[in-house]
Amino acid sequence: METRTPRGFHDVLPDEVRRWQFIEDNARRIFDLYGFSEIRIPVLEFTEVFARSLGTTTDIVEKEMYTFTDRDGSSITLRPEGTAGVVRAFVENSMHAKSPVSKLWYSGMMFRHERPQKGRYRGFYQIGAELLGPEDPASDADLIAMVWKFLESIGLSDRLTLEISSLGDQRCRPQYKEKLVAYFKPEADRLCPDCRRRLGTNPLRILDCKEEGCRKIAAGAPKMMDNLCGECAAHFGAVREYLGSAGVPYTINPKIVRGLDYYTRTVFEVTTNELGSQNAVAAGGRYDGLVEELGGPGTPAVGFATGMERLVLLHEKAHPGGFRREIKVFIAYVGEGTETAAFRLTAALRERGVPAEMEYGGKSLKSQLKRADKSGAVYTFIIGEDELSRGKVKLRRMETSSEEEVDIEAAPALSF
RNA sequence: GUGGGUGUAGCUCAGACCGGUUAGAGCACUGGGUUGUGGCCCCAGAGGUCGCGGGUUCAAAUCCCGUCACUCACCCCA
Repeated sequence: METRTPRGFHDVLPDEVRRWQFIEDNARRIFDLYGFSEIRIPVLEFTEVFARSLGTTTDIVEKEMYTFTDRDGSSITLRPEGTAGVVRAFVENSMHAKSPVSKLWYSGMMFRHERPQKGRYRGFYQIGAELLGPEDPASDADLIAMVWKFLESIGLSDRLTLEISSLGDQRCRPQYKEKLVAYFKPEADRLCPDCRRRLGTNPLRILDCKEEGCRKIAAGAPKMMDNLCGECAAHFGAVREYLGSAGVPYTINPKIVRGLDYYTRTVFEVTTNELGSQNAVAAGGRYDGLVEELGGPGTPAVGFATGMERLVLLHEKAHPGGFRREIKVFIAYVGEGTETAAFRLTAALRERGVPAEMEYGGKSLKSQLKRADKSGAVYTFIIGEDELSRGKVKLRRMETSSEEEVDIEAAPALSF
């Protein structure tokens, strides 16, 4: 048998998990502060849910989904992102009827069949949030502010850049796209092969090309920002104002392109230059048409998602060390009948809420103390035959090596 | 899907260009130095299909071919 994970999947080992928990704890705390509730949804959906949501011509749907046929013949897909499933749950449970605004967050593993590289996996964790109901620009700004607060809370904001833009809506975006294609068409043979392809599939991406030649041509291209319809322009202006008043530092990047079809109006990205080429740690935007697309009542919404592995990678660079599990008290024992006493003392300590760990099997006292040391214990109880016969145990303070005898009955009640 | 780099002990890596005894180091682990006392130090020990398969050769970790994996980048994205 193959004793390894499939390509692109990875284990998160205990030492690392502490850091994950730190990030997750802060996410939970900040989201709660902003009035978001957690929702838990399946890791798989009918394929249709993703195909309709993300757009049938997007890379994710075309070539990156883990899709299989269920026993009854239906097509099932492991979720490549979180929004589609949350919106499906929103519609299926008629959440619109329960409240004019739903604030939901989720976390869990997503699946995309991509070629792995630094910060990019086939099975990866995302934390995300969706704010459904309001169309008001204050909701865009509130969500973005929450993302920023979260990143601040884990000590990363000084290494991150927040960029925002507007993609327009059903009215102005198609017009802009045409304008863009009309601009690039005559230059097609001077574009790189990728961009010639993009001209047909996703002309907005040409603006983002890294090729020098394409960048020169793109520099003179019409900008979405200048082609927003009146309502979209007003919306974007208001979002900026709210962000400013919330003290969220952002820059405008008109070249932001999203890979999913459902985005409208506000889009944003949080990036770093410390993670190689996978530089986006969080991204999101408004998707006013998606709820209706999935069969619900017309409901505007904004949302975002962040990649846990990327956050963890960055957090490791920013704040190395400091996430080891530590036990408060270690219980060592040596001699006849001491193991039972150790077992009871350990249990009694835990009963009082003191994190305690005991030796199993009784090696030399030396090796027990070594283990105590490694466990990070502040105190070690040493139970020896002599002391035990007098109803005593030794309490060793690890840092100073000082020891004193205490009554074994009173030991669990000491203040640690 | 396309390109580059790398696979030697649990981890980080020497050894490879120039084939030649039992393949090394540091860290980690175990035991001892201390018949019941951690960290520092000293001594000892355990741990390896040199990714896998084939080829060349008297002889391959080392040279050749293939293959797999990992990794970085492109594409795309969190």
